[in-house]
Amino acid sequence: MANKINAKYQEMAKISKALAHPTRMFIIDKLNEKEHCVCELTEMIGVDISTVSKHLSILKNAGIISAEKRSNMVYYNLQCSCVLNIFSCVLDVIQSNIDSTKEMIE
Amino acid sequence: MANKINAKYQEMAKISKALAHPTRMFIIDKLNEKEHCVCELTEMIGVDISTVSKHLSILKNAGIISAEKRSNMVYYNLQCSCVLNIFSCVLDVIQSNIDSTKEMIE
DNA sequence: TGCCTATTTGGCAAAACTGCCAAATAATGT
DNA sequence: ACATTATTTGGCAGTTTTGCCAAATAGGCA
Repeated sequence: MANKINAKYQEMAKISKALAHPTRMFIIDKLNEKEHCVCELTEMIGVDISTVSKHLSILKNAGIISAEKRSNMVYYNLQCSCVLNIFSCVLDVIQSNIDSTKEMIE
Repeated sequence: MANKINAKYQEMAKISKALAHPTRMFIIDKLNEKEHCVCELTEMIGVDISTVSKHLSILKNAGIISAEKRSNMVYYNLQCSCVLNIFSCVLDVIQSNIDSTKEMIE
């Protein structure tokens, strides 16, 4: 075990890994507007409900979203608005990439 | 193909995926201080140089870092400081998770 | 040219991730 | 208790990621 990467980076990668899927990015974007149950998200996304449930559990596990059971439905919310900052920072990086590409062409 | 997730989320996930590894998070943190060649990073990380090279190519491919060849070494730099914002946002999420856990215990 | 150092690439096996189906669990209403 | 609806869990096959080794590539220097 020669690897010297410490717990800090492990933890950071865990958060990033939780975001590293288009469906999960979509879910975060939707939960930003308002809470949603698994059913609603499944309808929007168009994959099997079990798949959506698993994506939600990954996000919950990373501490990014929280679940609240009401009646027989489970409503999900962003746990902390700070995730949205990551969201917009990622968009900044994408914009910066577009700018770099433009520069190269010109 | 019932999946309705669009290109925007694909692109965002791509960036996040590039960050989703402890070694790559470490590399970004180091490149923030100053540029480094593959050799130096390999020394710091403690894995095979080919592994480090592949991590670097993943980050480069995502437009997060840039490479400059000087003599027979390749020096890597952050392509855009905006990645650092993601970095600190991720740390915020971690801190928020810690706070939530604390609250739960009390 | 030949040698040395730095880096990248190809290939492979092990591990992790993804998405489906089926089954289990939970709450509600009959 | 039974049926219905919402959600989670287990399992499985297909795909992707990871990290090592070995080989290829590239630059500097004798």
